[in-house]
Amino acid sequence: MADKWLISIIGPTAIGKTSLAIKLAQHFGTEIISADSRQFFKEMSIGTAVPSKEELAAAKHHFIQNISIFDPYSVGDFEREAISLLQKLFSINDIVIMVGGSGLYIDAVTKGLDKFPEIDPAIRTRLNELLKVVGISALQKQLSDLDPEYYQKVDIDNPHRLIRALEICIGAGKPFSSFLDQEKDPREFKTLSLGIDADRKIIYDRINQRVDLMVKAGLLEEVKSLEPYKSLNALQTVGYRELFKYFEGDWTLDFAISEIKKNSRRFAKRQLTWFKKNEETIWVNYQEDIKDIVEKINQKITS
RNA sequence: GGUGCCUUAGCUCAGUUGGUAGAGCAAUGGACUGAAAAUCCAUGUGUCCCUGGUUCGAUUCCUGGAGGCACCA
Repeated sequence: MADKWLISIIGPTAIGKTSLAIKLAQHFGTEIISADSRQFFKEMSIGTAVPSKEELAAAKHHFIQNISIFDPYSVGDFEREAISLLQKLFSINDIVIMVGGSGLYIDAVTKGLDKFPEIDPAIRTRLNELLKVVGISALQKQLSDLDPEYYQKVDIDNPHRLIRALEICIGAGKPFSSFLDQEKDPREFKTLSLGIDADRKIIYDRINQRVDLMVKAGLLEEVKSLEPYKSLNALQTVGYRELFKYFEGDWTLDFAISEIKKNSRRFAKRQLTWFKKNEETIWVNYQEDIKDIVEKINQKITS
């Protein structure tokens, strides 16, 4: 039986991942798994640059606008669902394409996360309350008591990470670090990571242009319609938060748009930092010919 | 054409009683195990417009020039 390969297309936002993924899916006659933590939501489309109708028709996509902003959803859910889907896809294809800008979500599928118990969401709510009322030092103190090992390693000024570790400690009755670095479920496929890159200047120009296009395409109307739900996690998203500030009257429209551009640039920078960690990634230029890319892939999967 | 003011980091500007300089924003580097387009950490990048002069030493003072702004003609 031939090896099964999951080919991940990664890279900064607006670099052209969607388009390359479709070309490759067509070339290999296969389907696409999206690993984009914001394109899951059916209520969001313009601001998340979801693939167009034509693009969706050109290749079968999974995990695009498949859930609602009201659904609780985590990277763990994504890992389980994606792995289960991959089993089906690999029963009829030797190659599957995964594409997305969310590094953690890509790694969850390719490398696997450690297993954690389900935690009562009330614990997180309480910890957030504690943070608000007492301050971060309360979280730091609690974590140093409950999981001194992780406390040594963790970024102790980062409230999200303190709260995540604490909710596990409290909910599971065991230190967060005791769940880390366990044997992960083996993957029954090989992985190839294909990164798209360009000069920083080009990436930034593409981002700026794309934001202008989003505004022309009706981003304001989309965001306005979601304003009642602006506190939902799914809406803590570049392109939405800034326009909520505009609708609240805190910012002018021009300022909000320039903030969207800036925050997108910073996001792209963070994506690159994450993706550059993987030394196995094959990097290609954003303008590279599809034939050359296919050749690089074939070279890798037949060697 | 005349007079006055200005020219310092990518931008807006501060400053050096003469010892080659610093804020904000922008930017750059990094971390990341169920909030990840989230969250957090670190970092000053410079022909101080050009040219002569005075001086041990000029971004700073003086001469001349260039560009900008304002007012007067």
